Amino acid sequence: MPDDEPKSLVEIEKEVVSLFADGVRVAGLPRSIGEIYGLLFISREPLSLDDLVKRLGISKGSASQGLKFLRTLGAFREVDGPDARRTYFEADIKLKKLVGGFIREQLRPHFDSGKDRIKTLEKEVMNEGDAARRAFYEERVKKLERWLKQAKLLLPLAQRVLGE
Amino acid sequence: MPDDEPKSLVEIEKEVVSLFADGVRVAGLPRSIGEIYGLLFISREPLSLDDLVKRLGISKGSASQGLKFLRTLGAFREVDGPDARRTYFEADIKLKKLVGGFIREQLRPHFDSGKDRIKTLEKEVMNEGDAARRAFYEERVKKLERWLKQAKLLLPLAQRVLGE
DNA sequence: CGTTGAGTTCAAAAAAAATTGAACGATGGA
DNA sequence: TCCATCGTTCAATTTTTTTTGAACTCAACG
Repeated sequence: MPDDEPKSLVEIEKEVVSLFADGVRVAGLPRSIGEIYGLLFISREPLSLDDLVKRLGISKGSASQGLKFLRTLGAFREVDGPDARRTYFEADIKLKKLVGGFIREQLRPHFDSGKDRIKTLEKEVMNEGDAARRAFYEERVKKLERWLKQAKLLLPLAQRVLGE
Repeated sequence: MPDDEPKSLVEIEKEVVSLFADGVRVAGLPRSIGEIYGLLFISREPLSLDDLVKRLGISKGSASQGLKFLRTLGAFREVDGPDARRTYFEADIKLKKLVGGFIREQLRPHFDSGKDRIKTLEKEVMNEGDAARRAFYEERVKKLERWLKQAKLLLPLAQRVLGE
């Protein structure tokens, strides 16, 4: 059985995988997710789950979970490959798409819950007996609302700037 | 000794502290940092390190380290307070400043190291013998460079949008 | 000077997050 | 229908991150 499926990464692959592994940490994502995307990014041929496991030296569970997450972002396509039985993955390399997915799946939910919590806060503030203190709270809550609004404004802008 | 320094947080304070604690997690920062900034944000009076320890129920070490980090961002001012012996902290509530600090201290360094690593990658690619493969690598590395450039472009833009 | 106490540091402990791997469901081929 | 195996799930484990607390430095004050 000739070994036409390389097991270990070549130097360039290693560097790209490690670059992405570190890169995704900025976004608070686990290393393995960066590794998986990184290897897909630098691979000419689509890879199967098993390829990822063997070449990155991670467990099947990790690979499966990592792909599950990357799937929600729309970070890859599923394509046909040598073995009809397996699913093969090919990186989607449009930054706009990645960022869009990240915003939609990670940032928006946080923002939405933030909005609710500020709403709750507003009601709570009305119960403050001391007028001066209430005024102070009101001002701060207003500030929070403004912050959230500005942050939300930034999202579509980010998508535009990062869109090729 | 009358207890004119409240020990525990009132409801509104609790909610704001918890909101910030969760909020900073999006940026990959530890909970305690959000708690500290949150309490400063919602406090009319400046607070000492000891106030933070008592009212948030965290250790002196945590409070000191959290302040150390927030200081690099420029997230608060040091002001005089009741006890001449202590340092008192007052939140700086300009989003522009916070975001600016975060970009400068957290994002920029990552970007800079990223740039270096891509440079290394470029050199590495030149050693690839197979022409077709080299062409593929070159294209991908180009893509990485473009991504980094676009991301960098976004930073000053973010500062402007978030600036009041 | 010596004492007091504010604030920092850092090794150890605790908590949180990520990874593993075995068990499982599902699907296609024989 | 049964088998083989792909891919998922999740409890247990490992790793990483965060927090703690005791030892320390330093500055102010008597």
